Amino acid sequence: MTATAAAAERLIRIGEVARGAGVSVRAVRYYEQQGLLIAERSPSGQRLYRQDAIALIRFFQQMFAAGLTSRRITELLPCWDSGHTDAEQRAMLRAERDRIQAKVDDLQAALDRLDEVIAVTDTHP
Amino acid sequence: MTATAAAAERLIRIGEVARGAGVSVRAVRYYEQQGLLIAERSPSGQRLYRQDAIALIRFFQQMFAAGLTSRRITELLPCWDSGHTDAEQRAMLRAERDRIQAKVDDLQAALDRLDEVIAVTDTHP
DNA sequence: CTAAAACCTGACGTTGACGTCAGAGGCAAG
DNA sequence: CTTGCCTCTGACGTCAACGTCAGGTTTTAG
Repeated sequence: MTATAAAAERLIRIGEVARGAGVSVRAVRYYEQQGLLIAERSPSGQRLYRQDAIALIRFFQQMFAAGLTSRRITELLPCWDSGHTDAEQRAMLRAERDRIQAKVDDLQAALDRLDEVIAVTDTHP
Repeated sequence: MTATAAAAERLIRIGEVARGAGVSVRAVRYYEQQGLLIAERSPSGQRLYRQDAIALIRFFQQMFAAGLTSRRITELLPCWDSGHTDAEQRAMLRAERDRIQAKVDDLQAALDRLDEVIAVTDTHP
Protein backbone atom coordinates (compact mmCIF):
# COMPACT_ATOMS: atom_id res chain seq x y z
CA MET A 1 0.00 0.00 0.00
CA THR A 2 1.33 3.36 -1.02
CA ALA A 3 1.47 6.53 1.00
CA THR A 4 -1.36 8.11 -0.91
CA ALA A 5 -3.62 5.13 -0.62
CA ALA A 6 -2.29 4.50 2.85
CA ALA A 7 -5.07 5.05 5.30
CA ALA A 8 -8.64 4.43 4.28
CA GLU A 9 -9.07 6.27 7.53
CA ARG A 10 -12.15 5.53 9.53
CA LEU A 11 -14.42 8.51 9.19
CA ILE A 12 -16.57 9.54 12.11
CA ARG A 13 -19.86 11.35 12.35
CA ILE A 14 -20.60 14.63 13.99
CA GLY A 15 -21.75 13.22 17.30
CA GLU A 16 -18.53 11.37 17.91
CA VAL A 17 -16.53 14.43 16.93
CA ALA A 18 -18.50 16.61 19.31
CA ARG A 19 -18.13 14.21 22.21
CA GLY A 20 -14.46 13.75 21.47
CA ALA A 21 -13.79 17.45 21.47
CA GLY A 22 -16.11 18.22 24.34
CA VAL A 23 -18.36 20.59 22.42
CA SER A 24 -21.94 20.44 21.20
CA VAL A 25 -23.05 19.14 17.86
CA ARG A 26 -24.43 22.57 17.16
CA ALA A 27 -21.00 24.05 17.72
CA VAL A 28 -19.41 21.74 15.18
CA ARG A 29 -21.99 22.72 12.57
CA TYR A 30 -21.35 26.33 13.44
CA TYR A 31 -17.64 25.90 12.78
CA GLU A 32 -18.41 24.57 9.35
CA GLN A 33 -20.74 27.46 8.68
CA GLN A 34 -17.90 29.81 9.59
CA GLY A 35 -15.52 28.06 7.26
CA LEU A 36 -13.36 26.63 10.02
CA LEU A 37 -13.95 22.96 9.39
CA ILE A 38 -15.06 21.46 6.11
CA ALA A 39 -16.56 18.00 6.32
CA GLU A 40 -17.08 15.36 3.70
CA ARG A 41 -20.59 14.16 3.18
CA SER A 42 -22.04 10.70 3.06
CA PRO A 43 -24.37 9.89 0.16
CA SER A 44 -27.29 10.74 2.39
CA GLY A 45 -25.80 14.08 3.35
CA GLN A 46 -24.38 13.34 6.78
CA ARG A 47 -21.13 14.99 7.74
CA LEU A 48 -18.06 12.76 7.93
CA TYR A 49 -14.89 13.79 9.68
CA ARG A 50 -11.40 12.50 10.02
CA GLN A 51 -10.01 11.78 13.46
CA ASP A 52 -7.85 14.86 13.49
CA ALA A 53 -10.96 17.03 13.38
CA ILE A 54 -11.20 16.51 17.12
CA ALA A 55 -7.76 17.96 17.76
CA LEU A 56 -8.54 20.79 15.39
CA ILE A 57 -11.67 21.68 17.32
CA ARG A 58 -9.76 21.62 20.57
CA PHE A 59 -7.41 24.08 18.97
CA PHE A 60 -10.33 26.29 17.93
CA GLN A 61 -11.56 26.26 21.50
CA GLN A 62 -8.18 27.34 22.71
CA MET A 63 -8.10 30.22 20.26
CA PHE A 64 -11.66 31.22 21.12
CA ALA A 65 -10.68 31.26 24.76
CA ALA A 66 -7.81 33.52 23.80
CA GLY A 67 -10.24 35.96 22.25
CA LEU A 68 -9.75 35.24 18.55
CA THR A 69 -12.89 35.33 16.43
CA SER A 70 -13.76 32.54 14.03
CA ARG A 71 -13.07 34.96 11.21
CA ARG A 72 -9.56 35.58 12.47
CA ILE A 73 -8.93 31.90 12.87
CA THR A 74 -9.94 31.20 9.28
CA GLU A 75 -7.54 33.88 8.15
CA LEU A 76 -4.74 32.28 10.11
CA LEU A 77 -5.50 28.64 9.43
CA PRO A 78 -3.12 28.51 6.43
CA CYS A 79 -0.28 29.31 8.81
CA TRP A 80 -0.88 25.99 10.48
CA ASP A 81 -1.86 23.90 7.52
CA SER A 82 0.90 24.87 5.16
CA GLY A 83 3.38 26.64 7.38
CA HIS A 84 3.43 29.25 4.67
CA THR A 85 2.61 32.84 5.55
CA ASP A 86 2.61 36.21 3.88
CA ALA A 87 3.50 39.49 5.53
CA GLU A 88 -0.08 40.29 6.42
CA GLN A 89 -0.57 37.00 8.20
CA ARG A 90 2.64 37.38 10.16
CA ALA A 91 1.50 40.82 11.23
CA MET A 92 -1.82 39.40 12.35
CA LEU A 93 -0.11 36.66 14.30
CA ARG A 94 2.00 39.19 16.15
CA ALA A 95 -0.97 41.46 16.77
CA GLU A 96 -2.93 38.61 18.31
CA ARG A 97 0.06 37.55 20.32
CA ASP A 98 0.50 41.04 21.73
CA ARG A 99 -3.20 41.35 22.45
CA ILE A 100 -3.20 38.09 24.37
CA GLN A 101 -0.09 39.07 26.28
CA ALA A 102 -1.74 42.34 27.27
CA LYS A 103 -4.79 40.43 28.38
CA VAL A 104 -2.68 38.12 30.49
CA ASP A 105 -1.16 41.13 32.18
CA ASP A 106 -4.58 42.64 32.81
CA LEU A 107 -5.86 39.41 34.28
CA GLN A 108 -2.82 39.07 36.47
CA ALA A 109 -3.40 42.57 37.81
CA ALA A 110 -7.03 41.78 38.52
CA LEU A 111 -5.95 38.56 40.19
CA ASP A 112 -3.54 40.42 42.43
CA ARG A 113 -6.30 42.78 43.42
CA LEU A 114 -8.66 39.99 44.28
CA ASP A 115 -5.95 38.26 46.27
CA GLU A 116 -5.43 41.39 48.32
CA VAL A 117 -9.10 41.49 49.20
CA ILE A 118 -9.14 37.80 49.98
CA ALA A 119 -6.19 38.19 52.28
CA VAL A 120 -7.84 41.07 54.10
CA THR A 121 -11.23 39.43 54.42
CA ASP A 122 -9.66 36.20 55.66
CA THR A 123 -7.71 37.80 58.46
CA HIS A 124 -10.58 40.21 59.06
CA PRO A 125 -13.73 38.09 59.23
CA MET B 1 -13.73 72.09 60.48
CA THR B 2 -14.72 68.62 61.54
CA ALA B 3 -14.17 65.36 59.73
CA THR B 4 -17.81 65.03 58.80
CA ALA B 5 -18.13 68.53 57.44
CA ALA B 6 -14.62 68.36 56.05
CA ALA B 7 -14.79 68.37 52.29
CA ALA B 8 -17.59 70.12 50.51
CA GLU B 9 -16.11 68.08 47.74
CA ARG B 10 -16.44 69.39 44.24
CA LEU B 11 -18.99 67.24 42.48
CA ILE B 12 -18.56 66.52 38.82
CA ARG B 13 -20.98 65.70 36.07
CA ILE B 14 -21.19 62.58 34.03
CA GLY B 15 -19.16 63.81 31.08
CA GLU B 16 -16.15 64.61 33.22
CA VAL B 17 -16.42 61.25 34.96
CA ALA B 18 -16.59 59.42 31.66
CA ARG B 19 -13.61 61.25 30.21
CA GLY B 20 -11.65 60.75 33.40
CA ALA B 21 -12.26 57.04 33.45
CA GLY B 22 -11.90 56.59 29.71
CA VAL B 23 -15.38 55.20 29.15
CA SER B 24 -18.50 56.49 27.43
CA VAL B 25 -21.23 58.47 29.09
CA ARG B 26 -23.56 55.65 28.15
CA ALA B 27 -21.38 53.22 30.06
CA VAL B 28 -21.56 55.30 33.23
CA ARG B 29 -25.35 55.41 33.04
CA TYR B 30 -25.33 51.69 32.48
CA TYR B 31 -23.31 51.14 35.64
CA GLU B 32 -25.91 53.05 37.59
CA GLN B 33 -28.68 51.03 36.00
CA GLN B 34 -26.89 47.88 37.13
CA GLY B 35 -26.56 49.20 40.65
CA LEU B 36 -22.80 49.60 40.49
CA LEU B 37 -22.59 53.34 40.94
CA ILE B 38 -25.24 55.49 42.58
CA ALA B 39 -25.06 59.19 41.79
CA GLU B 40 -26.53 62.16 43.52
CA ARG B 41 -28.81 64.35 41.49
CA SER B 42 -28.85 68.08 40.95
CA PRO B 43 -32.20 69.86 41.37
CA SER B 44 -32.69 69.58 37.63
CA GLY B 45 -31.98 65.86 37.65
CA GLN B 46 -28.42 65.76 36.41
CA ARG B 47 -26.12 63.14 37.89
CA LEU B 48 -23.40 64.39 40.21
CA TYR B 49 -20.40 62.30 41.17
CA ARG B 50 -17.57 62.52 43.60
CA GLN B 51 -14.00 62.39 42.34
CA ASP B 52 -13.47 58.83 43.48
CA ALA B 53 -16.15 57.66 41.07
CA ILE B 54 -13.46 57.74 38.40
CA ALA B 55 -11.24 55.30 40.26
CA LEU B 56 -14.24 53.13 40.98
CA ILE B 57 -15.10 52.93 37.30
CA ARG B 58 -11.53 52.01 36.47
CA PHE B 59 -11.88 49.21 38.95
CA PHE B 60 -15.11 48.08 37.29
CA GLN B 61 -13.31 47.99 33.98
CA GLN B 62 -10.59 45.85 35.45
CA MET B 63 -13.13 43.40 36.84
CA PHE B 64 -15.06 43.35 33.57
CA ALA B 65 -11.83 42.57 31.77
CA ALA B 66 -11.35 39.70 34.20
CA GLY B 67 -14.70 38.29 33.22
CA LEU B 68 -16.84 39.31 36.18
CA THR B 69 -20.36 40.39 35.39
CA SER B 70 -21.86 43.57 36.73
CA ARG B 71 -24.13 41.44 38.86
CA ARG B 72 -21.19 39.69 40.44
CA ILE B 73 -19.44 42.98 41.07
CA THR B 74 -22.46 44.37 42.89
CA GLU B 75 -22.53 41.27 45.05
CA LEU B 76 -18.88 41.74 45.92
CA LEU B 77 -18.81 45.52 46.31
CA PRO B 78 -19.44 45.33 50.07
CA CYS B 79 -16.15 43.46 50.39
CA TRP B 80 -14.37 46.57 49.26
CA ASP B 81 -16.53 49.22 50.84
CA SER B 82 -16.79 47.79 54.31
CA GLY B 83 -14.13 45.12 54.38
CA HIS B 84 -16.80 42.97 55.92
CA THR B 85 -17.70 39.68 54.26
CA ASP B 86 -19.85 36.68 54.96
CA ALA B 87 -19.06 33.10 54.04
CA GLU B 88 -20.91 33.27 50.74
CA GLN B 89 -19.01 36.30 49.61
CA ARG B 90 -15.68 34.78 50.55
CA ALA B 91 -16.60 31.70 48.55
CA MET B 92 -17.48 33.86 45.56
CA LEU B 93 -14.22 35.72 45.84
CA ARG B 94 -12.28 32.47 45.76
CA ALA B 95 -14.35 31.10 42.91
CA GLU B 96 -13.67 34.18 40.82
CA ARG B 97 -10.02 34.06 41.74
CA ASP B 98 -9.73 30.45 40.64
CA ARG B 99 -11.64 31.13 37.45
CA ILE B 100 -9.32 33.99 36.56
CA GLN B 101 -6.26 31.93 37.37
CA ALA B 102 -7.52 29.16 35.09
CA LYS B 103 -8.11 31.72 32.38
CA VAL B 104 -4.59 33.04 32.75
CA ASP B 105 -3.27 29.53 32.33
CA ASP B 106 -5.39 28.99 29.23
CA LEU B 107 -4.23 32.25 27.73
CA GLN B 108 -0.64 31.41 28.48
CA ALA B 109 -1.02 28.09 26.71
CA ALA B 110 -2.57 29.80 23.70
CA LEU B 111 0.23 32.31 23.76
CA ASP B 112 2.84 29.59 23.73
CA ARG B 113 1.14 27.99 20.77
CA LEU B 114 1.05 31.21 18.84
CA ASP B 115 4.68 31.82 19.64
CA GLU B 116 5.59 28.44 18.22
CA VAL B 117 3.88 29.27 14.97
CA ILE B 118 5.47 32.69 14.86
CA ALA B 119 8.88 31.17 15.36
CA VAL B 120 8.30 28.69 12.58
CA THR B 121 6.87 31.19 10.12
CA ASP B 122 9.68 33.62 10.80
CA THR B 123 12.48 31.17 10.09
CA HIS B 124 10.38 29.63 7.35
CA PRO B 125 9.10 32.49 5.22
C1' DC C 1 -39.90 -4.44 10.75
C1' DT C 2 -40.01 -1.09 14.15
C1' DA C 3 -38.64 2.03 17.55
C1' DA C 4 -35.03 4.70 19.28
C1' DA C 5 -31.16 7.39 18.53
C1' DA C 6 -28.65 10.28 15.57
C1' DC C 7 -28.57 13.36 11.83
C1' DC C 8 -30.30 17.10 8.60
C1' DT C 9 -31.76 22.17 7.43
C1' DG C 10 -33.56 26.43 8.63
C1' DA C 11 -34.59 29.96 11.78
C1' DC C 12 -35.36 32.40 15.98
C1' DG C 13 -33.58 33.14 20.96
C1' DT C 14 -29.81 34.22 24.45
C1' DT C 15 -26.27 36.86 26.97
C1' DG C 16 -23.50 41.28 28.47
C1' DA C 17 -21.89 45.59 27.95
C1' DC C 18 -22.67 48.75 25.89
C1' DG C 19 -23.81 51.90 20.83
C1' DT C 20 -27.02 54.76 18.80
C1' DC C 21 -30.96 57.44 17.84
C1' DA C 22 -35.02 60.42 19.07
C1' DG C 23 -37.01 64.02 21.42
C1' DA C 24 -36.81 67.09 25.31
C1' DG C 25 -34.74 69.85 28.73
C1' DG C 26 -30.63 72.50 31.15
C1' DC C 27 -26.62 75.87 31.39
C1' DA C 28 -22.86 79.18 30.62
C1' DA C 29 -21.24 82.69 26.98
C1' DG C 30 -21.82 86.43 23.99
C1' DC D 1 -32.05 85.89 23.69
C1' DT D 2 -30.01 82.58 21.28
C1' DT D 3 -26.43 79.60 20.18
C1' DG D 4 -24.15 75.55 21.31
C1' DC D 5 -22.81 72.05 24.27
C1' DC D 6 -24.19 68.96 27.96
C1' DT D 7 -27.54 66.14 30.04
C1' DC D 8 -31.92 63.54 30.54
C1' DT D 9 -35.10 59.31 29.64
C1' DG D 10 -36.57 55.63 26.95
C1' DA D 11 -35.94 52.16 23.60
C1' DC D 12 -34.11 49.56 19.86
C1' DG D 13 -29.57 47.73 17.68
C1' DT D 14 -25.02 45.13 17.93
C1' DC D 15 -21.81 41.25 18.11
C1' DA D 16 -20.13 36.25 18.78
C1' DA D 17 -20.74 31.76 19.74
C1' DC D 18 -23.61 29.17 20.21
C1' DG D 19 -28.81 27.18 22.46
C1' DT D 20 -33.11 25.65 21.18
C1' DC D 21 -37.07 24.35 18.69
C1' DA D 22 -39.59 22.52 14.57
C1' DG D 23 -40.21 19.23 11.24
C1' DG D 24 -38.23 15.83 8.52
C1' DT D 25 -34.67 11.88 7.02
C1' DT D 26 -31.20 8.23 8.22
C1' DT D 27 -28.89 4.90 10.80
C1' DT D 28 -28.74 1.50 14.25
C1' DA D 29 -30.33 -1.97 17.69
C1' DG D 30 -33.33 -5.58 18.68
